[in-house]
Amino acid sequence: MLDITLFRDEKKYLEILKSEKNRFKDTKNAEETKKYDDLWKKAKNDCELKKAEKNKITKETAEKAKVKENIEDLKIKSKQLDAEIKDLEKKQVEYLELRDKFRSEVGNLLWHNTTIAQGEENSKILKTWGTAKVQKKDLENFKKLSNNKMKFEQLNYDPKSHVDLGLEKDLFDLERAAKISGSRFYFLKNKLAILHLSILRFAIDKLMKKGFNFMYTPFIVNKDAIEKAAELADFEETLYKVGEDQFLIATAEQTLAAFYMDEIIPKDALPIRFAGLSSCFRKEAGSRSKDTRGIFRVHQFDKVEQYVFCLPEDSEKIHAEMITNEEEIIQDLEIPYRLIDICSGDLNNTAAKKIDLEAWMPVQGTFRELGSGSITTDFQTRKLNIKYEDKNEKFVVHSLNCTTLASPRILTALIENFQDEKGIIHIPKVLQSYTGFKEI
RNA sequence: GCAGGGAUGGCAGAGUGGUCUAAUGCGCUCGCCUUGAGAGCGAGUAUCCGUAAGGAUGCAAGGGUUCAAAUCCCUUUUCCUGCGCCA
Repeated sequence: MLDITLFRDEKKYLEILKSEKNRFKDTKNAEETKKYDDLWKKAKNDCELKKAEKNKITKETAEKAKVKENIEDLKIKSKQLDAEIKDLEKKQVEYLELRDKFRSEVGNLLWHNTTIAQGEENSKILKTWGTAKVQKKDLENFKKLSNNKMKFEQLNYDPKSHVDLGLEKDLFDLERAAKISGSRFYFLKNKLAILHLSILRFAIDKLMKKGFNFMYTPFIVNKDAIEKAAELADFEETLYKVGEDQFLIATAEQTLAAFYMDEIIPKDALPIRFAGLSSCFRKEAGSRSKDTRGIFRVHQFDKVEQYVFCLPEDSEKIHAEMITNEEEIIQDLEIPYRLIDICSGDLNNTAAKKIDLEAWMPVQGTFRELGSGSITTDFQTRKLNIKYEDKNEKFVVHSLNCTTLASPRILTALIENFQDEKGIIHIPKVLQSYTGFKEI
């Protein structure tokens, strides 16, 4: 949520409108925010005048009561004021709610170097890494998707989809998962399940070496926290509700973001780096027909997430650092990928800037998202009321989030990239000490 | 799950209907003093609206009683202690 004072400053208000236009959104939310803020201030002022009057009468009453004078007239006057105050208060609350409803739908101010464009195909390819294994039929598409700059080798055999190979090798059971849980659930079996655990542990070790604090977070959050840590759209499309006022987390970002809710962090404690591991639960309501087969898009998965609280001036630097961490780990796993600078029209409201890491998938013949890292400035932390103190003044902390890796999604990338002609899946070297085997 | 006791500013902690405009201490900020540091002294240090003057709010959250609530009542959340249950 944006700072309300930005809407009150004419110059900054114009920046908000511009940012919204650059996101290809209607500026209505910003305009209504300003309108209701003005109305709220007016109602608040009126209400406070009445309250001041009432407070005066209360004091007068106290003095008269002390010397046993008659206070009946004052009581009546006081009651009258109460009714007026109640009325104005109702109005005030109403305007404030409307103001913040609209305000919460205004997107974060775009970062200075976010690409202004609309549509996935207009997001900039920042970088490619690795040597992609490409089927002949996908060559043309591959070149386009990698800016013609990425190394590749043409496959001289037909790789099997992760679903076919996985079923063939008894690495997961999807039918029985569907029977007892529903579609998009899975049992991971045998060596693939070990690989799943190994990858997570590998990523955690790597981040801990870089000074991250490892956090194994709760999977359920209360309404208060999730409302501040998630976006409005998530409640419809992503979040599972459990019980009256509790939700399953869709990412550890949500628990980590809310960790310091309503707290003041000492300035010299920043930056605070968290590596969070949690299961993630997503309804995937907005993607009914996408990736229905296999374990690529599922309702439940495990993820290692980087989450950092920092000073405003450090956001850009730390964002780069987090993306590098993610890259290093994917490089260690030897998965070829590209980095995408997500364009303004495709950004979620919280992100001022977002960089996606997409792996090359030899069977699907395209790049698929493995994770993303966002600069969110003070957008999340303002709602969560997380501040730091500097010279007796309090300021909102900035925060950033970045995937490190998510499994089983990353398993599909490994299966597609590391199967040989005979259908043997080779385990990346760095993982072998974790798995205890070299191939599946 | 049961019983009992708590929740007050950055922290500790006083305050059991009007004099709470929330004491006091610590911490922090600024100033004075000092060669410097410290000590000492003085001022400041919850939130919102307002250029300001000022006003309003605030004692876990929400509701209620009252002319008047940190203080009394109800509901909820949460922490502690003991008992019970449980991997």
